[in-house]
Amino acid sequence: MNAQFKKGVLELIVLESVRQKDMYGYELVEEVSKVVDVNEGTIYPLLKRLTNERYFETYLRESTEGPPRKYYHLTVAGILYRDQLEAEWMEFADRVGAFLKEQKER
Amino acid sequence: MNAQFKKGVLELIVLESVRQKDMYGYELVEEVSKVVDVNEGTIYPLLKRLTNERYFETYLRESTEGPPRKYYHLTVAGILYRDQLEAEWMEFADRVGAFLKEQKER
DNA sequence: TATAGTACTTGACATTACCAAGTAGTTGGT
DNA sequence: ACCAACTACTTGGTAATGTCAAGTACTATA
Repeated sequence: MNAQFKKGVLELIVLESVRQKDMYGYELVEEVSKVVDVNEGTIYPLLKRLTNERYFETYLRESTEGPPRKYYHLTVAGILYRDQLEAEWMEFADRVGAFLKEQKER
Repeated sequence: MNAQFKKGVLELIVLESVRQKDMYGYELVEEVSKVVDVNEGTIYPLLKRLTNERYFETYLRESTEGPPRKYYHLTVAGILYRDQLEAEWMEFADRVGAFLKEQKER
């Protein structure tokens, strides 16, 4: 898969995943991987960035299956940002799709 | 518009534009701008890169409206690459779209 | 106690888009 | 003849984000 396509979109996928329910990093890697290939070294820095930007709050919970998990919870600002990002993505994808379709019809 | 979304997609838009007919850089900037915001400093280096990779061949033609224009023509390799890139984009956009839709239905 | 699976972190790197500035040819008005 | 505006291309520095690789550490299980 073209690695460049992911730029910016991973952020939306992560935000949308966490919107459904609080998740921890490792879980997110697996969840996001169902949609697009991604590895830990991409997700963890992204989570840190989104947390620094106050779109996520975090808390720790112990696990019976390994070390404690850091859970991410979407803030109000995060919800707004997610909504905006989704709208932008939709518009962008639509525009590109329409362009490709239009060219094809020539 | 989220600048990150464009990564990789501009390449597809440029390839697809030139597939229709040979075009010169300045013309492409205007053509691509109809689909997504973009400026010269993005398009010209992209054209150079795609030419280095043998997806484009170039030739010069004089213009009555300014300096000579460097036209870009898609090579056979360019056509194949374009086809592949389009397929990858379609798949990617579909996957993301399906994910967002699925989440929404929960 | 060794191994596998879970969980997170970090640093060096690659790619690609943006911004700004510069060079240069052509046309049209004064 | 000169200047402004438009056409056309180039380049250098920067920003943003994803990849790779390696490392740390906890838990369960054979």
